[in-house]
Amino acid sequence: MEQKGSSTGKGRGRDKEFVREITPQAVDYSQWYIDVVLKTELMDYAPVKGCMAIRPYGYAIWEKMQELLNRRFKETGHQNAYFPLFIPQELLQKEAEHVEGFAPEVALVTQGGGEKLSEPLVVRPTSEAIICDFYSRWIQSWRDLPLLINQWCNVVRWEKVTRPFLRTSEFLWQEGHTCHRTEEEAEAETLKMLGVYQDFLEKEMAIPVIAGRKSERERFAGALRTYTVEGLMRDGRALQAGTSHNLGQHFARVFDITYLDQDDSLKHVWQTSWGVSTRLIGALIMVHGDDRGLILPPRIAPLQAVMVPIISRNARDEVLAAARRLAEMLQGAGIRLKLDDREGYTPGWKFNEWEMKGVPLRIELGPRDLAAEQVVLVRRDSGAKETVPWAELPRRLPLLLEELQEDLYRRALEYMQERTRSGGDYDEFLQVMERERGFFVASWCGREECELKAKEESKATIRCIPFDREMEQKNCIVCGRKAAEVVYFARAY
RNA sequence: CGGGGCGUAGCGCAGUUUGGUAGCGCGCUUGGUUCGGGACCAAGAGGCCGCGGGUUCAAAUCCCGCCGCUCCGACCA
Repeated sequence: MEQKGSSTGKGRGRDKEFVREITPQAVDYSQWYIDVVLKTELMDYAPVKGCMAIRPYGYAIWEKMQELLNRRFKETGHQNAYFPLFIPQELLQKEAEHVEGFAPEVALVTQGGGEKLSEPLVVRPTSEAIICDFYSRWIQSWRDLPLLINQWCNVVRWEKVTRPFLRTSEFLWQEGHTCHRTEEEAEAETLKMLGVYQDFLEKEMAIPVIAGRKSERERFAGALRTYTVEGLMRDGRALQAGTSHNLGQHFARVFDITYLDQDDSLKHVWQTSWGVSTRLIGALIMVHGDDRGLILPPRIAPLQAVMVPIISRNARDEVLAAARRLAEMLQGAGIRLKLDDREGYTPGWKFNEWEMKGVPLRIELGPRDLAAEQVVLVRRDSGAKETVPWAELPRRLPLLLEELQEDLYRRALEYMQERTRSGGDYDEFLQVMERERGFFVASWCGREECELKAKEESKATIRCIPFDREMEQKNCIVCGRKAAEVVYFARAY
């Protein structure tokens, strides 16, 4: 791990206790992750396996994501709507490949009101089926197109192995479902929304991603083509951060979604669907976090700064009054700032608490600062301190937050680049996947046989076929035949 | 679904080998002194010992069954 154990970081004895609270990444990355989500109060386990409560601090992050994504969805012409939780089983079964893909993990309701239902209801694992059923009635004319709708909802997938945020039986997400007149328009929409995800991830979440197409094997059940953005976590494993599907006319045909075109002929629509989920909270944790806990990028952080007053017997009221005045002023200037004026906790305790929770900036105000009309600013990511006069704060704070945001992105990008190998033969590929992991860029013949062989022997899968990467080698890394594509391999969550 | 680990106070654990009616640290409550990197003192509150059955005068402890969590492997956002 790049981040050193906190016990060696600053040479303070107290850090030992800290290590006991959150398992260091280098000791056990999975345990570190669990410790972080529980101790920072992002979630709590539910009595039902694979389910969880998203606690206020975690939900605040989700709300921030929703806000920033909604803005983008609306800018690209989409409207929000809501569709039902229950899907008649018969509807889900219409698209053969779709049902095959999802049947193993659906929850089925067979009873209601104390009586056996005449037809079982599926709890939506995704909403293509129910939405297509509506769309077949809503769309009549070419004038009804394009239809651009998104919904925010929960979905249920009966997963065998679960992990908070990354893979839960129930999760929150958004799913966009659009209909278009032409294949080209649908393809353009699919790629546009993938671009929206990439932009959101990189600009707001400070998470660099590789964008590309999924291999045939990894394609969404029922889709023509699936596109993806893939991030790299700090343990070298990849995470599918968002997907965008060109559904072609597969669903339109079985659900009979047709429109009368200008040339007086009846045509099937071309569809897309795309989604991101609360899994992104997991990505946020794993891309930026360190041994002390979360590090939240300022644009997505529910709290961008926390002000800790340091009071002493003789300067108590004065310090608190100045802190309140400053806090109000900065909140008024649009900074998401909390004044932590709780009594009974020492400043050191508060420092550690907010560091663990990943608040990007800390503002200290004590008797010495009061006299000099200044504060001490401390960055969560680097620990760097600076003193800033009160009058400068409204200017300095936004700048510093922006710098921090950029630094987090740059740090994550550098990590991803360092952990992206290209070239090398199959043996080297196997070794990399066994040891340091990360991305391995290689040429591939395009045959599923090789994809499966690589997976079996390395546990790595083809994460995506990137849009903008030149093929460096002429032959498939697995079989040595003439290569058709360049692909990113990685072990994935 | 296969393999390992763990279920005792909110959290972390001891107690289980050898049965005798539950303890420690942190946290929590109240009062006081403190406050520039996890403060201190005092007094308190808090337990179906995962669930069900069995053995026994007596079970956290022994036996049988089940459930849950977690980690590692095959599927998914």
